[in-house]
Amino acid sequence: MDDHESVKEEVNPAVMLKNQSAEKGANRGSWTDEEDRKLAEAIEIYGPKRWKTIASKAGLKRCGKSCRLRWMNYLRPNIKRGNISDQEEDLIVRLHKLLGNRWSLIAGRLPGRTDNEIKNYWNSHLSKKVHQKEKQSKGTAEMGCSRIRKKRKAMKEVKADRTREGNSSSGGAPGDSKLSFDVDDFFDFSNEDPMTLEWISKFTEMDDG
DNA sequence: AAAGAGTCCAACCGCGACCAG
DNA sequence: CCTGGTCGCGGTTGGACTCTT
Repeated sequence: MDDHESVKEEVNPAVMLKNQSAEKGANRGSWTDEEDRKLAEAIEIYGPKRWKTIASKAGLKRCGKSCRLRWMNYLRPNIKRGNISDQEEDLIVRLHKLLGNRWSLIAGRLPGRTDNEIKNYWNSHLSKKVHQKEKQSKGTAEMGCSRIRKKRKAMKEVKADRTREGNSSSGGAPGDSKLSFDVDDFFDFSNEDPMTLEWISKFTEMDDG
């Protein structure tokens, strides 16, 4: 299974044909090595932002969105691909319990992994596993966990606050509100030692029953 | 060996948020 | 404040690959 990544590197001529036929000359479908190279070169010069500019400067017939996706999921340095370890798998399951389908947040806790990869891995492997497990342990009473509840409540309130106020503070600069709350920071466990992380384990284990 | 079913993953799509002018 | 451009996210799709019959 892991080997077919390398097989996929070769671009199927049929795919190429399809690519070229779509949307007024815009390339779609699988990326070629040539396109990858051009994109990487452009990003080296302009940095990983202004994707529309990058797309045109690189001479790629791709939209900025597509370039960004390719970079984020494939070309970015330090990307780990395939072979998700048991530890990583366990972490994904736990984080998914806490965060739901917040793939980018989950990916942020797994260095080198992309949200797309985790989402795919979840959909193809873990969701089934978890469903089976849940079926087995059905009937587990809901138990309290003050810390996670507090966190969830805080998130809810902030979200409600935001929608209520809209963009009332001109510019809406981050951090200038009374409730300077950053979801990403909120779930940033990177500075917590393993002991502190125990609350996640305990919480998720409680759910397992 | 061939056909059909199932699996996996790269890429696309639509939407909402953000931001500069 | 409004508007258009851009970005990022999550859901979905298409097709290559693998397994089963």
